[in-house]
Amino acid sequence: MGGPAFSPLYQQIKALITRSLQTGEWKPGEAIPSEMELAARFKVSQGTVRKAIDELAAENLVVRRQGKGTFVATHAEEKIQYRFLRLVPDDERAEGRIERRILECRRVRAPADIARVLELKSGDTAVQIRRLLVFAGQPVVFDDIWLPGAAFKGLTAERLAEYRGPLYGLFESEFGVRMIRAEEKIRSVAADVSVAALLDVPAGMPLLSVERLSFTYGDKPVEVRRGLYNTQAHYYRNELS
Amino acid sequence: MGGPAFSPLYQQIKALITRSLQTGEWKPGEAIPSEMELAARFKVSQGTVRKAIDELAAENLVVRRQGKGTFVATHAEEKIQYRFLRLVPDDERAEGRIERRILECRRVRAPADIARVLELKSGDTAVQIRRLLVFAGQPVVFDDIWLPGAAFKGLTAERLAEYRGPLYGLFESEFGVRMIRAEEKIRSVAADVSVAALLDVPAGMPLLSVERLSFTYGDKPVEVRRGLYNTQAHYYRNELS
DNA sequence: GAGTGGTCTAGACCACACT
DNA sequence: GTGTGGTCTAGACCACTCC
Repeated sequence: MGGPAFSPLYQQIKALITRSLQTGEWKPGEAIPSEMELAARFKVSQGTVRKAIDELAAENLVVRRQGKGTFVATHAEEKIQYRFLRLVPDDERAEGRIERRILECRRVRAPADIARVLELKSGDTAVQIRRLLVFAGQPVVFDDIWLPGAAFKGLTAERLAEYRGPLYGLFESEFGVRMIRAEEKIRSVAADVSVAALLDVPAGMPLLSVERLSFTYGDKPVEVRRGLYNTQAHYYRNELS
Repeated sequence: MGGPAFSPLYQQIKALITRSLQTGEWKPGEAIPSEMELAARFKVSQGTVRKAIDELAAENLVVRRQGKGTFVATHAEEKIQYRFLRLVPDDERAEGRIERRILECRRVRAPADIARVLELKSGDTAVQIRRLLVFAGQPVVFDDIWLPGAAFKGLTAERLAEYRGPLYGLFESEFGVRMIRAEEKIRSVAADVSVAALLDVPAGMPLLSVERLSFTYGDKPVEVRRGLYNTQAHYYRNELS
């Protein structure tokens, strides 16, 4: 091993694997080396590698598939699409496809509050995206999204409109930014006139305000997303344990 | 082992330990036998017991403490109080104690919708509790709580008023009902006149509606809780991963 | 020092997927 | 069959808590 070390071996291995994920040695969707190979590379037993990977799997950084291998998690997979979207239709049969409508995509000086949480220097540029999520023809979510401009050069409304699937899939494949985890602050607010028009509801209608801060490797914040959800026919689902 | 078995050994061990938790062989807050003892009892290796306990710890059914033992999780502990309450003050310094005000506690025929989700027979009695949670003098949460009457005989407003600490602590110590996990459906709604008065807000104010269904061992539903949260100075916090 | 959970190893065998 | 992850074992040693 050789590195300085005051933590359990498997935690060091986990950190090494995480680093390889971060640097892109293995790309999203690809298989990482087998447990035996990694054990040989790091000169530890297979059991130690296994425990490291167990934790990475628990954190959704990798996905194990028996008989096939261990794969780098991705937001682009059909099955786990919209991993972070907790909105569920009341009528569960009405699953339906989600349509995305880009309203705006522009590069601007980051406002102070955005700059602070994204850890930008004052004057740095940010990308602002406004969009609607439309379920079965009804606009249900209005999102106001902020990204650091430096990491998302070349992101335009056209690119967004072309892309099929969740934004996080695009961020991952086109900009190499993988969203790992997020924190949400949820409140109840009244729709103002402009949002009411976009969501096709009366002004003053109670909406769910979902302010999300998303992080990539190393707990680096890379997205602020302010969502307003119409919860007349959908609800935000949460599990407590 | 001897028992019928088509699942991994450690899953069977986990089920056996869960059963002992359920029957009350070890009470909340107490230590369960050491890994070595359990391994001897079940005639498996310590590693297998360890893996079973690992999962129980991940599900918050037990808590491991190095050098001391493994303990049955409890809602009554000071440190983890209000484990299921996700409401956080905007001003993090204003942590403060939470005051509970019982408004009502009565036994009634379970309404059809409650009976259905609690899996009661039509005509079975239910306990209904209405209460406020007061943060720093301000009422912030109104809860309308429903419990199956059979499991909560002797639950009165007086007992509730006397008890210090979270309801789930009382349910656990007085009625032997441990809440293991819960599902919440969250929406944004307008305050009606009566709730507005209780929460000291104008009628029509947007409130967070949190409908919780709580489960005990064996995924048995044992509580419906309809909460209305004033999110002017607090927010509902969630972690996505 | 004795007892507990936590780490690490090495080896055996099982379940599953591809070919 | 070969290779992958998944299970199970047995034993050694470490870290922490309490006496």
